[in-house]
Order: sequence, then structure tokens, then C-alpha cells
Amino acid sequence: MSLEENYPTIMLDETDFRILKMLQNRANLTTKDLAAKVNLSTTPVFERVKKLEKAGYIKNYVAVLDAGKLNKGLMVFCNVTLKEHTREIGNQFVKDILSLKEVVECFNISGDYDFFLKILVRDMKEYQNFVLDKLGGIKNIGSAHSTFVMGEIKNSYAVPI
Amino acid sequence: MSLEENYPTIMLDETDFRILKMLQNRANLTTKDLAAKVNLSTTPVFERVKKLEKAGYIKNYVAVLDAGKLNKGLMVFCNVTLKEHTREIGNQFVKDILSLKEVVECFNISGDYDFFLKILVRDMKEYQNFVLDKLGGIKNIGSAHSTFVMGEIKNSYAVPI
DNA sequence: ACTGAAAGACGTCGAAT
DNA sequence: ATTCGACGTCTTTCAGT
Repeated sequence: MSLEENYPTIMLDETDFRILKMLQNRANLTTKDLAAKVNLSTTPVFERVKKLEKAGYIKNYVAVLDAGKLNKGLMVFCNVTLKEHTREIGNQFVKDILSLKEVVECFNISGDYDFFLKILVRDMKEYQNFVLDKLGGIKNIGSAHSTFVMGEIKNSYAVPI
Repeated sequence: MSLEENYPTIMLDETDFRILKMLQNRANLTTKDLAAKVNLSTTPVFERVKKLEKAGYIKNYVAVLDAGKLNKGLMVFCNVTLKEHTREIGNQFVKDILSLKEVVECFNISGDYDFFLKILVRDMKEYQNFVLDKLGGIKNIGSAHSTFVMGEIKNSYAVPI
């Protein structure tokens, strides 16, 4: 009964999956390109894409930028615990975290920590400032453990289908 | 002197940054839309976008799919250590990991573990099979520690600019 | 559900300021 | 570096199968 699930549920066939796979690798393929690859004319492909958008399978189209070129070449994972686990304190933490633009991902996790943050900054100095000025200003953080990314093997936003 | 840095280095102005910000939120904005938002006509905006693509600031355009709808609603972080840290064993591990479609991200990290993996699967059963059949088949893994995502607070592919 | 064609919008480029 | 204008291509729709 969640608010996000109010899309129509539809059946996808093999062609739909092929279209989704191609679009999550290159969203600027034209309908014509897609049509050629699935051996159809443009009309059914156009209608399938619209169907997939309206049904919520395709949530958005985004440009992938180069973090390093934009001076955000240091990726840090920060695992955080809260001092208390009431809903109110959790909600406040979430609200505070969402205001920090350096935090590009935040998940509530199982295990020793409560939250996992992925942070993008320019360098160590900027990360130090982030921890001291921004993370340090958030209430009810019990502990924070930083892990630094040394090398990127694979970084995809694609869903494995 | 890295291989990836062979793009021309150019200076970006405020308008370029505004265009990048908009495109990483909605890549299907038309040149016309962008032009209206930055108070220019289409031609300079078109040329700026092409410039940003050629200079490597924009690496790609992708469709963002709904993982839950596509039956990949369980996200798991898996921290892995290798038994030995030679370049050869590391390279083989990387090669093996890249062949697993469930692994959507893989980073070489500092700290207690060597690699961080983000994995998307349908449910716990599928994750169990992934660990037993796929991860378990990879040589030279010393230990693997799984953390399960219980809730998504923020999940963006955007670079904070 | 697909094909083919037709209309309109947009991307794309040249000339000009 | 931007505007204007023209052309080609793509998106989008519709009649027909």
C-alpha cells in the first residue's frame, strides 16, 4: 500500500526488455534506431517506450557527468550510527542528510551501522571540511566510519535485466 | 598521464554549469527548453552541449529504470577481501567480478576490506544463490561481508555541482 | 499489434551581427 | 559569442491491414 506503487501493472515481453536494456545504456538512441534493432517500425516502438514510461518502468532520463572533471573525484563511503533509534530522530537525520549536496546516496542498512552514505568531494581537504562543518553539525550521530575509494572497477546505474 | 584524460581541457562558465545541472536531472529536456531557462537562443545552447559532450564532461545519457518493478528490489553491499594482494590476483578478481551482471558497482577501497560491491537481486533467495553459485566460484576471495539495504533515502547518479 | 505515410516540432548548421 | 533563418531528421499521430 505504498504511495509509489500506483502505476498500472503491465506484462512486458521480450521486445520491451530489449528496449529497456538499450535505453539504460544509451538513452539518446532515436526511436528509429531502436526500431531497427528490434526489427519493427517506429510506431510500435514509440508506443512501447511511452507505455514503459507511463507504467513507471522508466523513471527518468539523465546525463552522466564526469565527476573527476567536475572536481568531485574523491568518493567516500561513510557508515553512520545514530545515538537513538526513534522515528523522530531518524526522520530528522534524514532531513538533515538530504540537505547536504555532497551526499549522493543514502541508505538505511542492516548490520553494525544504521546508514550508508556515498559522498563525492574534490579531495581529502574538502572531505575533512565536509565532516567537520556539515556532518559534524548533524544531531544524534553516534559514530561515523569513512572508507575511501581508491579505484573504480565498475560504476553503473543500470538494473541487471 | 592517465589514458582517460585525453580530452581537451576547457573553461566552463556559469551557463555551462547550469546546463549540466539541468541535464543530469532531466536529460530529455530539449535544446529549446534549456535555452529558455538560461535566457539564450537555441544555437549557443546546442553548441555548449556538444562542447560539453566532446570535452568529456557529459559521458553518456541513460534511462533510469525502476529496480523494484523489474524484480531487482533487494540491494546488497558486499565487502570483500582477497587472500593475496598481487596485481595478477587482483586483475583476475576484477575480470571475474565484471562478468557478474548482478554487480552494478565495484570499487577498490581503503580499510578492512579490499573491494566494495553493490549488488541488485530480486530477493534473499536470489542473493543466496548469487553468493553460493557466483561469488563462491571466484578464486582468492578471503572473506565477504554482506550488508542489506532496508530503506532508500536518496539514490542519485548526479555529481554535486 | 504492426505498417506506412503524413504533419509538426526539434535538432543542426550556415550566414550575419 | 549570439541571433536568425533554412533544411533535414525525428517525434508523433492517424488511417489501413
